[in-house]
Amino acid sequence: MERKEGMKIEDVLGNSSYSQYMVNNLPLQSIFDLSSSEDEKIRSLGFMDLISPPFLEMIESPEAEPINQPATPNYSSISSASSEAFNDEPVQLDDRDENQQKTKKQLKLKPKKTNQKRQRELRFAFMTKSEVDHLEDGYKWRKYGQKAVKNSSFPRSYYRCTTASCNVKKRVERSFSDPSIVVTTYEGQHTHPSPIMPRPNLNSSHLSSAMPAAAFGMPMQWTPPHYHRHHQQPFTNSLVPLNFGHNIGSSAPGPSLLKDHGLLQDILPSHMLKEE
DNA sequence: CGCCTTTGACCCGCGC
DNA sequence: GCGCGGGTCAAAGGCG
Repeated sequence: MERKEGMKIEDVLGNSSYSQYMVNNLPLQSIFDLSSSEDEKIRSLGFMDLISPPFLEMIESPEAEPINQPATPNYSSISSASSEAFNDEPVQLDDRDENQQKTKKQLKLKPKKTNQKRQRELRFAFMTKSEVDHLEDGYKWRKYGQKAVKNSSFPRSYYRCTTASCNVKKRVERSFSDPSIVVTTYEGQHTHPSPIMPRPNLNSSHLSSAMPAAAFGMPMQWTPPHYHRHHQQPFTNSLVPLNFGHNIGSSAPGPSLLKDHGLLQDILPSHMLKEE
């Protein structure tokens, strides 16, 4: 009852308005905070198909402690990702982001909200062991705000994609329980290719499958110089998604993980699975 | 000069 | 209704 097998990001952060999960030793299905409705599920999978699985990976240094997880073995890769809410339906656009922005712009001209339910854009978070807050991910971001977070001594930073037609946002904050962990939450989808992303055919076919993730704005295998400058160690050299399941499973005695493979198959695009 | 960060103010939703 | 917390705006300043 006390502690679940998995650790929600909110556990790490100390708070959160949505549920995201670390894939520490938790069943993979928890990664996706799917609603119970099949519809949601389908949409989620569709999304996965679009952007490639949001599998992010965090590499801890060997001596690093497992995140907030006493039972966690000393594996060095922890990932977390979760998607939530898809704005498939125009009716359910995120009125927090879209509407709010507009209403803000127009000031109090529209105190009345539409009766549409508030819904966030699709978003997911992942954790990265990093010394720098703002991880390079191939996109250009402009910081537009920073707020202190309750229950955390670390502020949360808000970034927006600088591309005009793209209103992808991301939030960056440090883990409340482990300051060495940076939790990045992406919201929305990029409507454009990465402006500074190298060609997909960098050096292996792996990358091609990683590109969709990049298109979504997630950090990935590609590591700009900054990474090394700042002692970041966000990703492995192998393709992220698969380590996600396998690494964890292989090194974590946690009984729950190994069983997740089945779900992985649901989550991972077929080409991903083939890679292994 | 243009772009970015900083930062205080403001707005909104939610719980009490 | 009020206060709190989260999210955003926008002016000001910094930097290349």
